[in-house]
Amino acid sequence: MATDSVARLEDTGHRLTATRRAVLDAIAGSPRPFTIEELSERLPDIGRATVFRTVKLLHELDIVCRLPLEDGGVRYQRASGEHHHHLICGGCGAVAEFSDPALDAAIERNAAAAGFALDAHSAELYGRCAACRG
Amino acid sequence: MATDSVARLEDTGHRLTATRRAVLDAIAGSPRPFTIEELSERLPDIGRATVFRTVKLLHELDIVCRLPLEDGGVRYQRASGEHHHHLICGGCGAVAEFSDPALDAAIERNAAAAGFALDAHSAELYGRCAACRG
DNA sequence: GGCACGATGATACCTAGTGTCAAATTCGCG
DNA sequence: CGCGAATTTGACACTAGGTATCATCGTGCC
Repeated sequence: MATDSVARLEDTGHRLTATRRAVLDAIAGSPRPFTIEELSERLPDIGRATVFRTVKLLHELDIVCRLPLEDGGVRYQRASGEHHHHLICGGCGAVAEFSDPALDAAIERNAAAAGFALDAHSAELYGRCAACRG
Repeated sequence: MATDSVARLEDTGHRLTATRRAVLDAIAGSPRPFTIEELSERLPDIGRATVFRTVKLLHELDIVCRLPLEDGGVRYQRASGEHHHHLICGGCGAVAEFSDPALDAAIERNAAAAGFALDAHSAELYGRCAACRG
């Protein structure tokens, strides 16, 4: 599990410690997007600060992605690796990913029109998934 | 200044207090997006909790809008009222607004394709404004 | 195996924001 | 105008989420 994550850690000059392995396993075993607090509870032998540091590192390496929620909170999820956007269900918390060249093109176009050199963008959609619409 | 904001406050059953007027004036006098902390410093006679409460209220009334920054921080800005998205300059902090039916259409289309009923969405673009690209 | 350096845990701290509650203000009404 | 109910305020304590410090520990390399 997560052999590519392990490789990415090593390739970027980071050490593969038992702690990081445990965090990766816990993330791999997360069926739903998780908060740091939840992850930390599942890893009682690992310090809270380390869990924060590790997830931050994994985020920098694109191994996890950050989900900004509608209420200002944040959850994390294993990253698929590809550039994508999120559809977040306010009912069950499920997250669907999608990518759409037309959407990215619209974003690029608007940045160019305003004279901006684009570094990054985020687009999050909030709603109710098919199962949660009664 | 901000007569429409005053009207919106009153129309929604909120009281127009000296404190709220002072906060509105401080916001109107902000040339750049501001943090609550900055606003609070400019209003030393107003309690910090009140500044938070007031900005939250103004946000609910669409008098100010929230700018999620790339680093996770948040700033606020007078709202233009229209639905729009933001271009945020990482150099000088300037914010440009734009709206684009094509972008919104792409968002709707993707939500529909995934079976989501859309409640809200956010799209923030991060980059460098024309002046900051040297 | 031994060493240098990165990683860890404990802890203290920080920033952004909220809950509480008594005191002060506003606004509608007479 | 003046009064009273209801809203708002400020001070304060507190929370959640996250970071800095630093001595100790574990990895990876030779």
